[in-house]
Amino acid sequence: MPSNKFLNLEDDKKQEIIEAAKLEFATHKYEDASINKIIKNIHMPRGSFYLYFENKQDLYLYLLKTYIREFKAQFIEVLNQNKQDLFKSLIHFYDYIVDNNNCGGNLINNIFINMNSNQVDIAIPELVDSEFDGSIVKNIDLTRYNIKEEEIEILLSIVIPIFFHAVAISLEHPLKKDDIRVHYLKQINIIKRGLERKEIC
Amino acid sequence: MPSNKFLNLEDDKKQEIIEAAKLEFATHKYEDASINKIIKNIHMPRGSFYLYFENKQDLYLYLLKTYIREFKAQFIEVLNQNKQDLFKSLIHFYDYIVDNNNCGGNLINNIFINMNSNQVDIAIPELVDSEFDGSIVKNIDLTRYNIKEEEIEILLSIVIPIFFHAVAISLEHPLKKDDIRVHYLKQINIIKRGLERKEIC
DNA sequence: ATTGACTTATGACAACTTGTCATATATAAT
DNA sequence: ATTATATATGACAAGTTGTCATAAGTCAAT
Repeated sequence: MPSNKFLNLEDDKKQEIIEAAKLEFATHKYEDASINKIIKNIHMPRGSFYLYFENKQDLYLYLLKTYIREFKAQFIEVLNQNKQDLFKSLIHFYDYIVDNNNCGGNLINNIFINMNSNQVDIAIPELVDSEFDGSIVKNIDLTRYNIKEEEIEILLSIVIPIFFHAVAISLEHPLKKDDIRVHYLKQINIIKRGLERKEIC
Repeated sequence: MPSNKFLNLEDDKKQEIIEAAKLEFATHKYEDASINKIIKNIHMPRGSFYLYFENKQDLYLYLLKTYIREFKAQFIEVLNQNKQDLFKSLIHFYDYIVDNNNCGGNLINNIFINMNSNQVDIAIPELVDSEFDGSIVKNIDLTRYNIKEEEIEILLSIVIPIFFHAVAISLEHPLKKDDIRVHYLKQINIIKRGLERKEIC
């Protein structure tokens, strides 16, 4: 977590740091992103960086959380455009994200590609549990599907990583875009449909 | 991919390198693992390393693939112990892996925790497509569930990352082991059951 | 206004890291 | 034996990170 010394900074200064960090993480994958380059770009003294953040991971997770909050707001909007139908929204939102980020070297691309188990575990609760800026759960019409309210968090923990992964590899391999989309639709459909044998009436 | 110069090495030498690499990756997360330490441990000249591998990622993916092959063999065994029932096997295999790797600092732990979208995309085909050493698909009884043969690859691309993730965070947070298991069982159950409303007969 | 206690800022530094490349050595082929 | 080819080596340049002694502010109390 960034220190209060960072959070209490003037907004201008804070924003400058965030923008420099975004740029570095947008143009390099996590491993190759360099604190050095960030601080040199904006002539921030080395010591100041470590006064504000513990290390690269700390800075990265701060950006990740910020990004996930924006992302959540967008998804809630899509849910409402689709009459709170989760599965329909998952497909529309996928198309929206992929179509609007088809240029290389953007933050969202790297965020999804870098995302490992730990980061998924940070992103999902930020998306699902937090009611700050609205709740995804409350914007899903539960009556459409055979699902209890207490199961919705489980369902989201299944479909969100699938969504992240599909977006990530679609942005990473634009040439395979169409195949990846088909695969994603099939995944969503299997989850919707389920696999247990139904009795024939 | 490791060069032929590596692959053609005497088995002893090769094994020494692999063991040193395993140790480093088992005790450090990917980012912090150091080629330097690996080569110093076994007195391998720096130049030799770069003769054999392109970089750290190249070495890591080689270990990952090797590991995934072992893992696949084990899973096929579990499938056969459970009458080729995929969902039953997913739970039994989860328990087997978690119970047998409860000590900190092992390779499997870090492999699953480090795994990002790119690595998932390397691991899944290695597990699902390759028929080397047996095929997972052919060891699943498709008649048990309402699934067509061409869908099984999609289904595996859903459940395997869920499995990986559950194992990863269970090994990372042993204290939350029980909760994570419950969550995993619920995820598997939702996928099995599906969400579409069934007509009442 | 001066003192002193405390907080925040700074950049030189040590201790690492990686990938390269000129040079040395081994192996095979004529 | 000589040449050609493949493999091995380690010093090096160029980069990285986190720390810490020192400097510079802030601000209440005398």
